[in-house]
Amino acid sequence: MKSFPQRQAYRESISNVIRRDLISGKFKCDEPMREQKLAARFGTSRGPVRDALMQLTQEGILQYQPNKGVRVNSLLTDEERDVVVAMRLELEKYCLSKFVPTASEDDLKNISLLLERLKHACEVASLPEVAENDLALHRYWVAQASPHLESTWIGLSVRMIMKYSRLENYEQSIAEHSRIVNAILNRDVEKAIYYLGENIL
Amino acid sequence: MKSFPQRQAYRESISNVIRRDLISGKFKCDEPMREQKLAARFGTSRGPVRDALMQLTQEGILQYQPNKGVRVNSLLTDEERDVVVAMRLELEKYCLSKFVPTASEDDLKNISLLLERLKHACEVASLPEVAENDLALHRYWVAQASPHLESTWIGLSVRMIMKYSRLENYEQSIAEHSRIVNAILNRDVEKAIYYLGENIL
DNA sequence: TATATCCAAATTGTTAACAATTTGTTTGAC
DNA sequence: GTCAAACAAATTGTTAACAATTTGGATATA
Repeated sequence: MKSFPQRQAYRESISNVIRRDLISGKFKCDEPMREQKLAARFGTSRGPVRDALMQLTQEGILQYQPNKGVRVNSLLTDEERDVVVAMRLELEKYCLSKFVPTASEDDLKNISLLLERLKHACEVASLPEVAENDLALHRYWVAQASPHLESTWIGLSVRMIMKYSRLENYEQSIAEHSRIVNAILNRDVEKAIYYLGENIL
Repeated sequence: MKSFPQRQAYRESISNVIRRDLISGKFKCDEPMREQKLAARFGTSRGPVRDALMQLTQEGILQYQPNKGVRVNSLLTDEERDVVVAMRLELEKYCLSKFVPTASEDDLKNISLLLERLKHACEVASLPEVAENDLALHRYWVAQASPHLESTWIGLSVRMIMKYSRLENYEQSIAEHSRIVNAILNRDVEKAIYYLGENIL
């Protein structure tokens, strides 16, 4: 018996890594993503890489042109970002209202843990890590409250962060998320949603 | 010289056909989508089919499990649908406000044409065709106003329609869309958005 | 009968080879 | 030198074969 037989989907792990690179700006805008190079980097063939690229395309981060491959998509306009913010807020407000009253003790523990990780990332001041942990925290209640809408949420959130990131103010990020998490721990939906609104903008 | 050299992406046309089938309910909920069968149906190998399935998964219509393939995803809950409706409305309101003032004469012609097609579909009372033309009309102004958000829009719209379709009332659908299009032709953003709000719910 | 184990069939995951397209460069004519 | 055509290289698109996993059923055992 293998210790970890779950040959978990390559596509997921690959797209996660690429997404992180994109968020932290390792690729220039309009830069083409070459399948061969990525395949070599991840030690696989082009197939899984194509899967990952397609997924990111669907999320809106990359842009696909037939026979020309995928490139880094241009950023949202300011107006588009506003729309995306509103949509994401709508989505997460619903998720919180669903999650807070029904969260198990384990859920609360996990939330606290994710908050700690975010704090740590802020302390070492590593922007890509801050972004990743920020998303991971929010993602938790989205996934718990509505797996149906998780993939929609990812697309919105990543593009929102890429356009303009308020994450550089680390103390503020810690403060904002601490408030949200505290409200959740106290099962106070109203407050949680209120602080969420101050965080997502 | 070939008449149509543009070997247009298989994945798109395949996923379009499958999406239509899903909307018109040709697959039962939870039913697994077999790659081999679909490949045979479309006369290709499994590769492009996998691409199409993955795309629909990302749109939220299908659900993927590693090593088990994709199945028809369960429908949104009533609450989730409400959230999706709100998000879609937010998105389309922005698109209309952007599109109406800047639409070219060709745009207006195309809109009118799409409305005629929708009317025709309603007259012959073919539900899948009504759905397709309904989406095509809305999609037009979304694509014109914000290509960035087109893929987000598709995911929201398709799942909203699948959950509960108001499309069965054909006269009403014609009336609603006629009002919207008329407002657009008159460059009346306010009215267009108002009627949109009556249509998307 | 109920349960567990093993085997075979079906299905998905991955890879490498090949086909088609695009892109860049060289060549040649003017 | 400039432009265009032809060629070569790089890249994407597709396919079929193989590997790994899951699934269902047959068999054996208590």
